[in-house]
Amino acid sequence: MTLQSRPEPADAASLQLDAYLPYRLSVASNAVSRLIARAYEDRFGLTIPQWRLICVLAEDGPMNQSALVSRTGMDKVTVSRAAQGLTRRHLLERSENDLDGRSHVVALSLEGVRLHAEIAPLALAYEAALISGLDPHEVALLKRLLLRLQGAAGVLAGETPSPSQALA
Amino acid sequence: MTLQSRPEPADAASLQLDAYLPYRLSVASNAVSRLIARAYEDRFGLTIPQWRLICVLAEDGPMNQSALVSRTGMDKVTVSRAAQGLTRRHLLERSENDLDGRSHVVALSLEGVRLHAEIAPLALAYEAALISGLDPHEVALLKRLLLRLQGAAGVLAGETPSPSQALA
DNA sequence: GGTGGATAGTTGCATCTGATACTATCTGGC
DNA sequence: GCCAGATAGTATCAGATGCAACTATCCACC
Repeated sequence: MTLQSRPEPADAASLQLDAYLPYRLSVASNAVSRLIARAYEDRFGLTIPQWRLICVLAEDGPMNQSALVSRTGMDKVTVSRAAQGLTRRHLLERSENDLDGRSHVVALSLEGVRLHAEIAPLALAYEAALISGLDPHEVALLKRLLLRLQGAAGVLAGETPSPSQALA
Repeated sequence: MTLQSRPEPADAASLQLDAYLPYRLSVASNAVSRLIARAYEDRFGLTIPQWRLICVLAEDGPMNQSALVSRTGMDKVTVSRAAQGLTRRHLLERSENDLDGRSHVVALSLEGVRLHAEIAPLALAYEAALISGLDPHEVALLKRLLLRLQGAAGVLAGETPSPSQALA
């Protein structure tokens, strides 16, 4: 029980970590990310950012790094390092010469395409295993809610230094 | 599963990063965590692990570090460092003498209790801002689904090296 | 046609994180 | 009692991360 004889204030009492959404979100995400990251790392030597680049390039075709940044939401440093690692392994090809001398167009190499085709079913299998037993309806709602949360966090971080305005 | 059966695999085509649950989960969690972490860091000089320890100790009263580990799911190293930092700031008190000489009982100091009471409303305000506009029903479902995902990830990580068994 | 400011990308640095190894202590079987 | 193994916690090291500073290039405007 509590050390202090005095009970907690009502405000504090209504905060229960287990029911606190940011906590639940972080713990669930860490568990899933750790699982996925280990799978990609162990089997293919890929980091999560590297795998994301492969996915986006396989989906949308070649683009430069800043496009990858806005597409994935990752930091430009993260994208840069992931692209370097993939280029070193010849999974990416970078055409340096361009109509813009600053940017390089990044594209999957043939080997990169092959790797993506090999990993994609595994990725889908992991997702299927994670949501097995869930109503597809619920999964769709989950994804929608996650998008909402992400948007709300962005608004709160970018526009209001404190949540008081959003609460008003 | 069909790995290389087709040159242009339908499997790979059906993997869209934006609709991939682990991706959505990670992006949403990172956005929310960054928001919350910055708030605690800027205003109170607390890290997320430190804040979690404060919450748990305020909720459940004194305990030793291994209890904090199992309660929060964080690494024991993370807990150790968070406790050290909080002890240095006199927000925690550690009674070294115990019936078990290895463990120290960790408890919130009075100042720690005060800080918790001060931060808790802010934490709740952030949560309220994040879920504003959402049906409470949906929020409850979201938390339940997050728990399910966390559990499924734990099972997949701890018991099955590949998701194939869970798919069977 | 040169100059200021914006943009693409890299590097450096400081921090966080987690795995491993280590010390200290406890527990159970002999 | 004593030793093997388990447990609590800390220290050490490697890797990931993100911010800030930097270089190089492009664009707009005078």
